[in-house]
Amino acid sequence: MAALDLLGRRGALRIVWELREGRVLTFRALQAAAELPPGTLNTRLAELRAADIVAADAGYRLSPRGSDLIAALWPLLRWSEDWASAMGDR
Amino acid sequence: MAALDLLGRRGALRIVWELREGRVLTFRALQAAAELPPGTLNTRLAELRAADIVAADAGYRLSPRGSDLIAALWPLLRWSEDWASAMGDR
DNA sequence: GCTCCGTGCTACAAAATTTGTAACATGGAA
DNA sequence: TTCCATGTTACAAATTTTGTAGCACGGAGC
Repeated sequence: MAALDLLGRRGALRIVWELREGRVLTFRALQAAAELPPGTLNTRLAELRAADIVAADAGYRLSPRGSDLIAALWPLLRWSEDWASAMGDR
Repeated sequence: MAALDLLGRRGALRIVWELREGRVLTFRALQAAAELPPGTLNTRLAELRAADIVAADAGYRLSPRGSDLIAALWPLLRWSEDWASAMGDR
């Protein structure tokens, strides 16, 4: 489960999420969107780039493999919406 | 994305994974399976129980909502297998 | 009764990670 | 050359995690 280990690090899923649907963000825009300090963002981006999930090319964007990841995340995101509304009801 | 924040904490996804398919594990068995020290496991279990993902009932098991989560995780797990074999090829 | 296990869980100091803020260096535009 | 936005690094403080040890409880067997 090496991939889950990587994605379980602080901010990793959030970064991928912010780059969904072909979005291209600068380092600073990504920092603001993902609410991460630059040190953590930089560490995480290095890991995600080494894992071929994120590509740096005139800003940061998802690699093809990263796009596959987003697709695989949709059910989880839908679950988390259900979870949020269920938790809100209490 | 409060749910993703919770699931992004160290060991959280791993704990859910170890409880897949109706498995019921003791605290110590879960500790060994998820490879977590007791302090971290305890913190994480408290969070997962508060989130109604894990239930403590003669051992630890997934709640119904936790089972939904596992179902939503399958595409991600399949992606991570693909990722692992692709990464191994380099 | 008492002892022996296995249980969930806590204590605590050391190690690792994250945070927040500041700044650096580079490159393009004005 | 001045300005501005970029990616990135520095560094100390705060937080989290780790590893190990042990506690308190409950049941089984004697």
